[in-house]
Amino acid sequence: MTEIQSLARGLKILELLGQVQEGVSITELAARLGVDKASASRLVATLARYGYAEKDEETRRFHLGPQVVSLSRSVLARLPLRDAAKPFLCQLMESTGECAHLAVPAQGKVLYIDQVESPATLRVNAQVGTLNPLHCTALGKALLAFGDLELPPTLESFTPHTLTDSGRLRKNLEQVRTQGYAVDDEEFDIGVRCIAVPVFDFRGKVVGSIGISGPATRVTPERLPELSMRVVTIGKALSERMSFIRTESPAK
Amino acid sequence: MTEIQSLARGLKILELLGQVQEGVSITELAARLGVDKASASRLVATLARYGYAEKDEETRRFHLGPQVVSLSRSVLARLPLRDAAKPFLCQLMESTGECAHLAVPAQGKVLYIDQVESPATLRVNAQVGTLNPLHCTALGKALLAFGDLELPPTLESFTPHTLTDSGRLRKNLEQVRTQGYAVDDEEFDIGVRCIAVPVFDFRGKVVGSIGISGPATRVTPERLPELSMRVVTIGKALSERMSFIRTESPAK
DNA sequence: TAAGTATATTGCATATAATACAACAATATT
DNA sequence: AATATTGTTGTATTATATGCAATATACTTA
Repeated sequence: MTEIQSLARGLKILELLGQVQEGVSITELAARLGVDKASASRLVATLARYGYAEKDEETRRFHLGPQVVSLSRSVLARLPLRDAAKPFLCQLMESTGECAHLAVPAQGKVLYIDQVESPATLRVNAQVGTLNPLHCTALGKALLAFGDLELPPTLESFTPHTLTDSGRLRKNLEQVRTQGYAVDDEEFDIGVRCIAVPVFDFRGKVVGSIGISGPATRVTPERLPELSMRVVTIGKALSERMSFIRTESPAK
Repeated sequence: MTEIQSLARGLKILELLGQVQEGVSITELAARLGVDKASASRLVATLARYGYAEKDEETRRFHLGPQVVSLSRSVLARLPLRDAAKPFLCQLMESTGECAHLAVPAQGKVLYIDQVESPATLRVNAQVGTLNPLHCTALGKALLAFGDLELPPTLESFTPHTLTDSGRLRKNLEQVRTQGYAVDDEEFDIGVRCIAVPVFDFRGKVVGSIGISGPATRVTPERLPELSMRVVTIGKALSERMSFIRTESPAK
């Protein structure tokens, strides 16, 4: 397969700029990509010309530009799931008191596309646009258990509770399927427990997942049955709602 | 200035994909860019490989991919203005009952970076990522009046109320400066009035604008003094707050 | 169902455009 | 102020992107 080199390099620069909040200098960019300073300079200048990158004149470093925010609006606006899920997200937050999140599979990860914050001072928040691993998040495991995604080849460890053995993960997913919901028991962030369920579209295909995240002190093992019941109920209602929305371009 | 052609073409494709919600076919893409189908195919394949585009197998058309949403999170997270403004946005919505918006200048336009929705059934909403013209929006005119932006060369007309004459716009901006707030009197959308004020950073530089939008039936000329007073007060408080945040990379 | 049409992908030769190197310019640092 | 570091511009070379043609795939119509 043919890949346009200079375009690919530009996209890699965008990814880099996204990772480094403080901005990246031309020389760093060149080093990371393994290209000459001159090339890096011209590539990033092109990105800047179209608004995808921005030069901070103070530090002479480059950031991501506002154009990507504008583009992201287009992506989110296209997802029928997002509009349909909003009221269910609010319900979920209100009935559990924890932050509610909506996610879709993207790039072998789980992408958060909407969120309703809890009013609690101690709360677990994830901004729209967050890209987390599949194997150690409740939203991700709900997708894995009920969708047709393939397991990630390597299971990176984030906490002592992360399932890094594919056998054990597979067993856990089996359990998710039987009980109908997925739990992240401090597998990604210490002190955070999450519960999530899959969302199906009109053809019964998994198009996303919905769930809650809270501090482990509030989302205790004792409360899991009660909380998961609420998540399951609202998740079912959302899937029910989605079954009436039929589109030729599924929110895959 | 040297521009990397194939990268620029890729970025133009992204812009196109963002504009056409239904997706774009290879041939359309090729025609729009003035390149061969083969090139268009390879360019968009590269975009897809990195998650910036997505092929809808049903319609064989391409959409924007989820990667841009992930990138946008990085952009928004970097803006100190956004975090600082959140409580003020909520206040604004609560004290006026209308949707409150926060914006920054971007690409010669005004980019909405945050929003708090009003609970009213009839409300004026603008999603994060929306990119509107400067000359016919309250948020835009607040930026123009107090910032160092240059006037757009052409003043496109959207409604009969749009100021399309640069002389009259200049006069209007003068008025904005004296009264301290900008009004969009159905200049962009018929039936919608907005009020906005600039936000200054610690060095007194305009870094954004904040305001409300509501149906013209509720935001009546009679209520303008009262509403604008509220916007001005909260805007001043936000600028006050911003004066304590000093950063080498201003949210320009 | 089959033939035809439109659309997308792949192979390949050519020429353009991206690249690296070097020189220069602009900042930052000491 | 002098030096070191970083970014930009000019230019020759070669790699790479491109267009054309051919093939493959999907969609339409008879």
